[in-house]
Amino acid sequence: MLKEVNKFLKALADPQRLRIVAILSYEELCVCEIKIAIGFSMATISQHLAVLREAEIVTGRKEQKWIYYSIDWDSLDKNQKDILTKTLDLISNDAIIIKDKEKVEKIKAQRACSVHSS
Amino acid sequence: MLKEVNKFLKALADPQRLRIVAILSYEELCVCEIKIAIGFSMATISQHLAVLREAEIVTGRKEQKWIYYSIDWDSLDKNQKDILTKTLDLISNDAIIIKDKEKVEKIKAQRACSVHSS
DNA sequence: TCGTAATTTTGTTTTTTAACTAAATGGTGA
DNA sequence: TCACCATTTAGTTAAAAAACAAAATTACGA
Repeated sequence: MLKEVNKFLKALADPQRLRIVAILSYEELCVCEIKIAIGFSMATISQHLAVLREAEIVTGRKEQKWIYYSIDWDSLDKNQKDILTKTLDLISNDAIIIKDKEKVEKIKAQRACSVHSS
Repeated sequence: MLKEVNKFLKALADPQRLRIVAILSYEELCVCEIKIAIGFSMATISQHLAVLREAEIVTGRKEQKWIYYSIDWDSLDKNQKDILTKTLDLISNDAIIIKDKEKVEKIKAQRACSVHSS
């Protein structure tokens, strides 16, 4: 229990993972889209996602070649949901987070055209 | 901002510091009392307290030879308070945390007698 | 079935963190 | 002032975490 809570907090206590969680709370994204939004190599992002998956904070949905990640609200209990919501609220005004979300907006717009449609 | 939130979460994302925060939420304690409650050397506890102080989660009040530490609720904003409260709630049923608090009870009882009275 | 693209895993390096012992600091009371 | 006790700081070691490149895996589509 102490161990699980610690794992949950540790998963959130990293700037890159906070950024990933913030954009996923905004829109479900695949690894290569997260890469576009926040930088870093896909391998690094994949590892961060593994940490978040282990902590049951995010979940992946397979669609064609891609795995779309999103926040796994259902797996979180009330307290965890609240902690996550308030954490997202705390960082929502940060310049980096705002920029990340703008990039996600662009990705969404491009999706409508061609990028991920065969 | 992202940096501060990360520092706050990182300070909480450690099992020993969670134990310290839990007992301090229960009773203000000096370093040597925390040592009795959770073990580890005083130097280690002092370092954990420094991390928690940096994150403005705990504060110290000097009294005679001792510095009594407690949760610095006033320095936390609403979201941080909520996150801390819910984190404490999440771990409150853990066997280790319950045991720690029992030890704190004993320390309080002894205080009434002699230990810290000259 | 084969090649390609998305993702994960492996192996490696660098950095950070947690713990300890020992030494330094700082305040109390004799 | 001096010795003592609580606490912090320094110095060290071991373990964990974050990043990358390269290799392995997986799943479509031709």
